[in-house]
Amino acid sequence: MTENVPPAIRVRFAPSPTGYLHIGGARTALFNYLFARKHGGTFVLRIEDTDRQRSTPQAIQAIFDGLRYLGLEWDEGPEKGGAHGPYFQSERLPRYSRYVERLLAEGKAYRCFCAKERLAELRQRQEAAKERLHYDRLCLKVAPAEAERRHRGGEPGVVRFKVPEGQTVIEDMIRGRVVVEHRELEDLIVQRADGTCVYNFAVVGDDHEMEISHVIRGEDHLSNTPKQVLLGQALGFQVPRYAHIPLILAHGGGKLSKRHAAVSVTDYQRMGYLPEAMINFLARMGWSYDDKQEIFTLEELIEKFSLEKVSKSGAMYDLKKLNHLGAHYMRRRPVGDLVDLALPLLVRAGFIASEDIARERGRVEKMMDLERDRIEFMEQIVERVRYYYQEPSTLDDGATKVLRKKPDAATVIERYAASVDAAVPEDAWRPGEHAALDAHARELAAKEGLSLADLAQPLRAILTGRSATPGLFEVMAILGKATCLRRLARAREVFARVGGT
RNA sequence: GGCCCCAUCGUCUAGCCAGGCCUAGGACAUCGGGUUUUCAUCCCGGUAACAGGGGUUCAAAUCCCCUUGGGGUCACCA
Repeated sequence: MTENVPPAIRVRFAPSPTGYLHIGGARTALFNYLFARKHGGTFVLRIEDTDRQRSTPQAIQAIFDGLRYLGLEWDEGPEKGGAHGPYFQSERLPRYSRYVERLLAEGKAYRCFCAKERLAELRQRQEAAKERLHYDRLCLKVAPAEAERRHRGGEPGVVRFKVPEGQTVIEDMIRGRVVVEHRELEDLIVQRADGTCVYNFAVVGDDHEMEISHVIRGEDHLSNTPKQVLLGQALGFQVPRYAHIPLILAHGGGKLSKRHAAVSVTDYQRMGYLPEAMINFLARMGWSYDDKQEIFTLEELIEKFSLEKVSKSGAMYDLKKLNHLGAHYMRRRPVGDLVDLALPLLVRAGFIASEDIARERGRVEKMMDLERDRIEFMEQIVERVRYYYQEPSTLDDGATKVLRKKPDAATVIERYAASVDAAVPEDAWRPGEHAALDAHARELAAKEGLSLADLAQPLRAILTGRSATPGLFEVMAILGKATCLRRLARAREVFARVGGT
């Protein structure tokens, strides 16, 4: 019976820590995560830091932070451990020399002593002759014993894999059958002159030793795949199944880079995009479920994800869609969560002193309640609530227009100020308590023969400096009686300044 | 340039594998309208696509070929 037990599903996300966690990388991580969770498998994180020049600790940290922000916790990997460590490729490198030895001993690889200059020259020649850019196998002529002797004698050289004749067929889970003729491949270097192994070799070893069952990665790796399959076969490894997901393209087409938009997950985290919005957005780039559902929680994605539904063509990055999702989830989160997210930003903006956080919480919650369906990511909250903390020193265009347009708005406001002061008691100005303000304004407008808009719009302009805010009376209730009356008392000045009457 | 991958509204896509149910569906964006103290939400409606050409078939968005277009990749980088 035991032979019927299907092999465990193990996938990995294997970023190289150069720079930041790219949005495309995050999506690759998501697809791996989803696939693992869906099938009860294991999601492994492996850091491919073999490029010592370009790898940085900050970049490694950015990967951890980015994945955690998105909620894609790995089952095995750095800071987590597991039975297949170490999870930094740099720490794994030494263990591959025995594989190199094996290839050498079996005649599947050979030492190459060609100088870089010769290689460059060769390449130039081939380019000029419009030939395939391939190593010419000069060192294949060196007898193995002779090569060993020279190697032991200290002559610098690399080890090349001898690509056999024939073709390799990849049954890609997304792309279907991909056939590559071996003559298109050159004898790739597997071990450098300094004794370290090259990426294409290291992955094969790592994936094998980590018992990776499915390799889900970007399409840019598709051309690496035949090399890795060949290497794996030469070593007698069980080769994993492959799934190459389409790339994310920049808006006008072409590779997405920092020129086009923020491409680092860290940036989006900083801007305060809700992770569930990010996840939903990422998932829908290149994957779809049916013709009905666009909104998915992580849990639903786990349930509904499948590689067959990943599309083959590249997806263009569309910030507007992200923003739409951002706004969508903003309306769904418990307001308390939103307050937690907003508070630090308000402190940083200087609106709230850090020691006042606890005291201000209730008021911020009311603001958040009003603003939540007007923002797409949390950083936008700062500008939206500025007028609660700072007297509006300038008016936006809309507000200016309102004040200029209404002929006797200034006197209306003065009458309103006196009236509201007398008619609406202090305790009807608390956050959330705006019914009395509302009723009073309607009454006054009726008495003056004005529409509510005639009264409310100039009021809003004076009170907030804006022509667009949440419901005026809700806003006023949060602002408080004293602040409102103070701002209204200066209405004349403001009118004079903008040229209204 | 060689090789590989891809091709439905502006964008993400459903439909294609198992050809008729497609006068091609949804979402974002956009444009109108409604609700509203403004904005946003919400609701209603509109514009908008099978890249082109050949086949196969009674029938093709769906299958095949070519062209065109786009992307990727060709390192002692990962």
